[in-house]
Amino acid sequence: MAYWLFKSEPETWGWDDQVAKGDAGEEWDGVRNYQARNFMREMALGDRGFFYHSQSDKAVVGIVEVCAEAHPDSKADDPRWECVDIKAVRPFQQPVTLDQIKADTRLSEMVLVRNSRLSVQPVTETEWRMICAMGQTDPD
DNA sequence: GCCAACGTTGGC
DNA sequence: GCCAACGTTGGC
Repeated sequence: MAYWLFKSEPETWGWDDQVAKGDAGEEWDGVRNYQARNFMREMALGDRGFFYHSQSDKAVVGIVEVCAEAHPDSKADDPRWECVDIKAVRPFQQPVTLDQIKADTRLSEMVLVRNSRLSVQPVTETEWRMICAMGQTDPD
């Protein structure tokens, strides 16, 4: 199983919106960046991801699961844009902020730190476990 | 609100 | 195919 990170502005689409969709999940639509799209193409059913709030929050706030593999983005007028569906699994007991992540040198290689603008990114298993621990949240 | 980083577009 | 111009994102 692979691990990922999904970034969203909470004012546009936040964790609460994601939770409201329940197990049916929701398309992770709106990605118009090839790198991010390509990562979504690599995702498999059951892969896990962090749900990250950018801008005002700048924190990992929950865990999501891929519940549909890449398919055309229903909101795009161009079929080259694809996306997966994700559903909320559980919230973080304690959100893990970008400051905390940056403060830990073991996480300095994270894409979140190195390329802050990429909205969909891979996370290593080590990073996954470390951040779950920081958030006092079950990683599985 | 500013600006750095980055991606995309379009003229040549 | 290069590169300048421009737009967007997101941290500060």
